[in-house]
Amino acid sequence: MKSNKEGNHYDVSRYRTPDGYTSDIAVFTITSEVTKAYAPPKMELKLMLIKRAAHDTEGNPNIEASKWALPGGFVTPEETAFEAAIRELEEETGIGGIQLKHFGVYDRPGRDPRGWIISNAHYAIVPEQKLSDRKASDDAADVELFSVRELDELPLAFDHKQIIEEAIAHISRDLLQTTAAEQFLPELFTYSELQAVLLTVTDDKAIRNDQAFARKIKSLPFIEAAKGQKTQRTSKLPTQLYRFIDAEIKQSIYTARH
Amino acid sequence: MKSNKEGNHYDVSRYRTPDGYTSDIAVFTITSEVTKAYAPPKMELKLMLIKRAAHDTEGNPNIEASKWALPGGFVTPEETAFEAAIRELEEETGIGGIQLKHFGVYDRPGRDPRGWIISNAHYAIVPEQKLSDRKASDDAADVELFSVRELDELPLAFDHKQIIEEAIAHISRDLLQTTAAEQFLPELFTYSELQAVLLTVTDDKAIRNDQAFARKIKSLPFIEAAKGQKTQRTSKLPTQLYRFIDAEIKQSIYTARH
DNA sequence: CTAATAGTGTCTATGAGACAGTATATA
DNA sequence: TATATACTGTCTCATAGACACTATTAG
Repeated sequence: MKSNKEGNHYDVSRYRTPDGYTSDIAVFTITSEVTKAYAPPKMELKLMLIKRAAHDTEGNPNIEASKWALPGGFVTPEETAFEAAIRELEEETGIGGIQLKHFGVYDRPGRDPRGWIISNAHYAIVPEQKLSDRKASDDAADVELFSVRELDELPLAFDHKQIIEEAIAHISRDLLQTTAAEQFLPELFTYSELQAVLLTVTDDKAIRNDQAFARKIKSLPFIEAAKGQKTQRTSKLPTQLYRFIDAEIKQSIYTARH
Repeated sequence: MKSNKEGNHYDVSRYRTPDGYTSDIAVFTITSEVTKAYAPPKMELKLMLIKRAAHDTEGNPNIEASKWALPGGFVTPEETAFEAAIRELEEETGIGGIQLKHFGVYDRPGRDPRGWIISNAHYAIVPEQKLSDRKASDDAADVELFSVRELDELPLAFDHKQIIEEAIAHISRDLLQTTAAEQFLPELFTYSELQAVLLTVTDDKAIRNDQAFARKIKSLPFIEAAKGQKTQRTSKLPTQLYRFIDAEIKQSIYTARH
């Protein structure tokens, strides 16, 4: 897609071209299990996977049959891979209005036995409710949520094991270093709900400690208390609600505490 | 690259495929201008660009002729886009052994008038010496280093303006949030040399302040003083040298100071 | 000597971290 | 009343940030 120093004109037809261009989406949700009344929820980070059919519609054995895979599909020339990911997420799960983030390209030769197929990987953060709605409206035998801790033993198609590992690394980092946790929470949330989200990807002492975290949340520049707004959904004691606000976060490892 | 819930078998040939798959590389260097003896260098972040020839080898007018472009080229089916970037960087500039980082995919329809061409963008951090060696050994009329501040007025080919903007954003972030600055420095460096590198992408008060930064560097967990090793290259007073060491950096916006 | 860079001494304010204690509502 | 969660009081210690000061060497 360029000239080089010698000024050659590249004729596109002279080059071998890929056999396919796809988007895959790692759809994450945090399940919020209410263990009892007036208590913070137990939260767990889960990933949605689809089970590949044993046979295709003509009855022939399917490739990578019966393995679990990320949802996704082919990109058309009229759209970007990112747009295709949004479209496919909606087609396959009925979920719209979701934040997606591109995090990688997978193009290792041989990664797909059907040819030279390049995949763009994205992750999405979906509120649990949207996923369970969809699952209920479906036969859904082949769509399942897996805890990120139980993915190791699962048979995964293609190179999706690697893609998933890197998706988890990216979402963990984003949850801690950006305000992505916002996507998993209602607009107004308590300190213990935010804490539960963060604890799905870290065991940091300062986040685990209730008192420390309850104090800290008040001084974070990107979170503000919702004045006079309280809830009893996490405790008998009416609890302060907070919301995310827009605030530039600029940190550097050279100025932070260590 | 998947089955969907209905179990369709995708026949690759049923889909339109891209017309090309390329890698582009934003080659950054920090020029270190020694203004006078016994003083820290003036440093500036620069980007290497190549001027597209007016005509191709057969004498036909070249596409996007005479504009400036990132080095790069087509990916072959035997390699990943990342490997292609390394190969092309070496072919076009003779530079090897360089750290590359993939930072984006550019696949907007119409971005390249020659067809549906997908580009993977990478950035590289190259010590100034390696670049100037190469430039001297070449006629090099069409290879130039531009300060990132003067790129706005430059005529750039394709969507390289956007790619370059995003490359600068990525490298700025990486310099401040990872130990990428290591790539721009000799193995042993003074606090003022590290400071000069960081100041090419930030104006943070705590980094700009000499005393503050000289104190801070001693407590950074990923930098250690090289015992007894001093230099006079930045001042008449022999100055302590430091080196980067491997240390895990785990920060979160919820635990840092603000 | 001067000039320039590289530090150190010291004070203040802030906040992290730990621990104990208090507050409020439900059952 | 007991219990669980949400908070506050208070202490100690580390360090960021500011300012003044000292140290070393070439020329």
